[in-house]
Amino acid sequence: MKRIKRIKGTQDILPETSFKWQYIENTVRKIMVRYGYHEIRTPMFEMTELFARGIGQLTDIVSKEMYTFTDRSKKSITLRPECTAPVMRAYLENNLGEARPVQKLYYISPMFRQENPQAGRLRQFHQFGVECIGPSAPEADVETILLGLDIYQELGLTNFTVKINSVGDAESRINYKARLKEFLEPHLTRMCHTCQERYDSNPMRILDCKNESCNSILSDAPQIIDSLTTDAREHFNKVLSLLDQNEVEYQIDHRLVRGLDYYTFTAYEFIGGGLGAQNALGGGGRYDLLAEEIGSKKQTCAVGFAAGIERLIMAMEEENLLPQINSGIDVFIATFGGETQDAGFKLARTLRKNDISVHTELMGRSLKAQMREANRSGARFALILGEEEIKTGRAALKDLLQSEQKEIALSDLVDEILKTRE
RNA sequence: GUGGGCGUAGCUCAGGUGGUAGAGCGCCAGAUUGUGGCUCUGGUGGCCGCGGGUUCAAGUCCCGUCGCUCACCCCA
Repeated sequence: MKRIKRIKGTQDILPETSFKWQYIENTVRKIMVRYGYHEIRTPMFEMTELFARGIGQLTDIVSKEMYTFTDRSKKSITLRPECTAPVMRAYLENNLGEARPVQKLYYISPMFRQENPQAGRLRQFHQFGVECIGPSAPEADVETILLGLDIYQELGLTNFTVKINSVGDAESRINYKARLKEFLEPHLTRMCHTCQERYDSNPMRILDCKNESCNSILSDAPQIIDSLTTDAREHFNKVLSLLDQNEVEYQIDHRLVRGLDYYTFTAYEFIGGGLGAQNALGGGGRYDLLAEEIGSKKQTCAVGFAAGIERLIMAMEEENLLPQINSGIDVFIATFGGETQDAGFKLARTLRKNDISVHTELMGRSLKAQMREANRSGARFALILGEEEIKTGRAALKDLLQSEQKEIALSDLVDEILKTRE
């Protein structure tokens, strides 16, 4: 029989790695609380239509990367490729906007995209992200950026930059698309295939192209900043001004348009160093049009970002910022089988009820092997419990760190172990 | 979807020109008959990804296939 293997692009997160994940997740939650964000958990799958309409039919995600299947009732279901549309759906469905005008929500959860895996790209990957729903003010945009920066800083990351741009409101974009197309038209024959198609379907995405010949043409292309309406211009200026006031270093990137259809006004990315070809740690922006795309009657302003945890781990590994696993074991109880084993087993339970972490022998091995196991488990102490010890109520407690051993009354054990915690 | 690289012990990897497998680490045991880490000694462990072909003989050559990995498109 052939061994069954995991699905391409998925990962088993083993104990020494899950420890690192916990460290990151704890830090993320801590900073979220500081900024007044609350966790929201939405289902792992949604109606396909949510993403088709919310993210945009022409985006790469929807057109070729979604895990879509038909369930037994013939509904088209999709494993979520991102979480902004689901959060907005939940916000609308639960009338959170009626409860209060500002909802600040965050999530930490797996996403799914059927792409060919490579460094920093998986089919099941994990993101943390925030959605600030309600406010149209540029302060909200900046707050999300600062929040992201604080998480990276708290984790000790230094090798990264912030890129920012404005893609304007609907009117700005109509203006800009016209100017861009006018500029590109004479060069069209020299551009790559996809860009020629984008010229009609979604010209702003051409700015994303990394093809060399397209690139050289684009260096002289008009910039969207010059096509912004007064509102959009003012919004962007205020965002930049707030970033300056808060001493955030950033780069304006006129070619930053981002892949998803729902962005308006501010678009930004956190770019990491030393990550290989996939160097975006996270990205986000404002998306005032999304709510209406998925069926809301009134406009709902919102801004947020999503950040990849696998890429964050890669970046942190690069800078050696991740903690080593700490077993947290206080004591290993070594016994000699038979009655001593039963007594040790019961003692373990008593200690555990007293908030002490205990490891016991489950293989019936020799004392020597048990001591080796105790050492390997990372336990601070080993308690050696034989027949004599059970009779006298006193046992040998060995401090594995100091390599010192003393005899101790079993009744004093809890206090003795807790003492070393301080 | 496309292209490159790689599949040999639990892990990392050696194995000119074909002669049916090795190291380091790990694991187990002993030196120390009730004491870990260090040291020494010994041991366990492999349909050499899978299928076919060439050959007296294939880990090695040829064909196919699957898997992993990096990259392109794009994204986290």
